[in-house]
Amino acid sequence: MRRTKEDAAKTREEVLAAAAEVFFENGVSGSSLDKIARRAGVTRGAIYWHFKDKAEVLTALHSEIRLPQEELVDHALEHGHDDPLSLIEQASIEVVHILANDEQQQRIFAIMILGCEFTEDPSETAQRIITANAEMYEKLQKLIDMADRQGNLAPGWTVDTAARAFQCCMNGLFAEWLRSGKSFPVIDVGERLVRSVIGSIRRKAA
Amino acid sequence: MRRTKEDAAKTREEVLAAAAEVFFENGVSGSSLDKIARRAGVTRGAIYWHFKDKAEVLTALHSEIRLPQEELVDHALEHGHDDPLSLIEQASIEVVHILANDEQQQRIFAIMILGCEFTEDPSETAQRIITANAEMYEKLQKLIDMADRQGNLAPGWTVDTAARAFQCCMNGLFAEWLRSGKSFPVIDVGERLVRSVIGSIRRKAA
DNA sequence: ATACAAACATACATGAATGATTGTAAATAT
DNA sequence: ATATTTACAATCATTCATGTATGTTTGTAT
Repeated sequence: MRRTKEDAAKTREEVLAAAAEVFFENGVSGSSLDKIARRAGVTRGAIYWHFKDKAEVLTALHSEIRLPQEELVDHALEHGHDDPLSLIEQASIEVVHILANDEQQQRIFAIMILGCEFTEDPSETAQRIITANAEMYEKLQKLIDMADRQGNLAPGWTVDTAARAFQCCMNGLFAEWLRSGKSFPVIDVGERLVRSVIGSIRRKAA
Repeated sequence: MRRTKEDAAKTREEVLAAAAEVFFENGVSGSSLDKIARRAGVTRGAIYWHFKDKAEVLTALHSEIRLPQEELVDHALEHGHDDPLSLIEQASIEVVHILANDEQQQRIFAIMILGCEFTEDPSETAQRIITANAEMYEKLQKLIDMADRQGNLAPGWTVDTAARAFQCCMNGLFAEWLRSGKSFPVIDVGERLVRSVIGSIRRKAA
C-alpha cells in the first residue's frame, strides 16, 4: 500500500499536525511517538520514516513558524528606516494580532516556550530555540542601534539594555498568555505594553 | 544504620538540594530519581522514604521560595498605602536584586518557569505553579486598584490590563535571563523595565 | 534488656518507550 | 515487463524508570 509522493507529503503534514496537538496537550517528554502516530492515523513506522526521532519532529515543527513581519524587519535592516522604533512598534503589534488569531502558531509557540525542558547542556533542539531567540534579539538590537545613531534613544538607556527589555516583555507576554490558558486579552495588554516600553525607550522631543 | 532525627532532616535537605541541581541540569522529566539519589549520596529508598514520588519532590522544592517582600506587599494590602505604585516599584526592584544573588532560588525559578512541562490538563504540580502565579497576580491587581481609587492610574489603562502587563514583564525578565544563561545584566534591565512600566501606568502630574 | 519503630539500602517486578529489523504492496524507473 | 525503490506496517529486543516489597541497622521508649 505504497502512496504517491503527494500522499507521502500529506502524511508528513498530518504527523506534524498531530505532533503539535499531542505535544501541546501532554508536553514534549510526555508525548510518545506512538501517541502521535495514533493521533495521525498511522504507526510509528511512518514517523520513523519521515523523521529520525522525536527531536527531529520538534525541530520540524519549529521551522514552521515564519512570522510575516520578519521580512519587514529584514527589509528595514537592509535599506535603513527613518524611524526604527516606530517600525518595531508596528511590527510587534502586528505579531500580537497574528498570534492571537492563529491557533497552530499558538500551539507551537507554547510548546517552544513552555513545553520544552530546559537543560544546562542543551540538546540540539533546545539549542535551536535559543539560537532563534538570539537571532531575533540581534535584529532588535540592530534596529535600536539605528535609532540610537539617529539620536532617538532616551538618555539612560543603552542599545543592549533597551533591546533586552523589549524582548523580555514580548516573550513574557506570550508566555503568560499561553500559560494562563489565554485568560486575558493579549491584544489589549500587548498594545499598551509595546507602546509603553517603546515610549520609554524613545527620546522625548524637546 | 538508623540516623537521629537531625540526620534525617539533613538528608532530606540534601535530597532537595540535589534535586534542584539535577532538575536544573536535565529538566524535570529528564531527571530520574536514581540520578537525584546518587547526587545526594543516597539511594532511591531514601527519597521514597521522605517523599511520595517525584512530583512531591518538586512541590517541596517549590514551597522553598518565599520572597521576603511578600510580607511587605501583604502588609500594604492590609493597612493600605499612600502610594501603591511606588511600593510595587520598590518591591519588584528588590526582588530582582535578591534573585540575582541567590543561585538556589534561580535554579528553582528556572525549573518552575522553564523546566516544568506545560499540560492542557495540568498535573497537580503544574497546577500549584499556576495557582501561585495567580495569587501573585491578585495581589498586584489589588495594589493597582488602590492606586486607581486614589486617582493615580493613567488614562487608557484598566486595573487588569496594568496588572497583566506588569506581570508579563517581570516573568519575562526572569525567564529570558535564565533561559539565556544569565547572559545580560538583569539588574540593569530589570530596574529600567520596572521604572518604565510603572511610569507608564502612573498618571502624570498635571 | 527488650520491643518497636525510624531511616534507610537492596532487590525485584512491571510497564512504557525506544530504535532496529523485517515484511510488503504499490509507485516509479528502465 | 521487470527491477527497484518508496512508504509505510508489524514485530522484536533492549533499555530505563518507576513502584513496591523486603531486609537491615540503629535510635528510643518502657
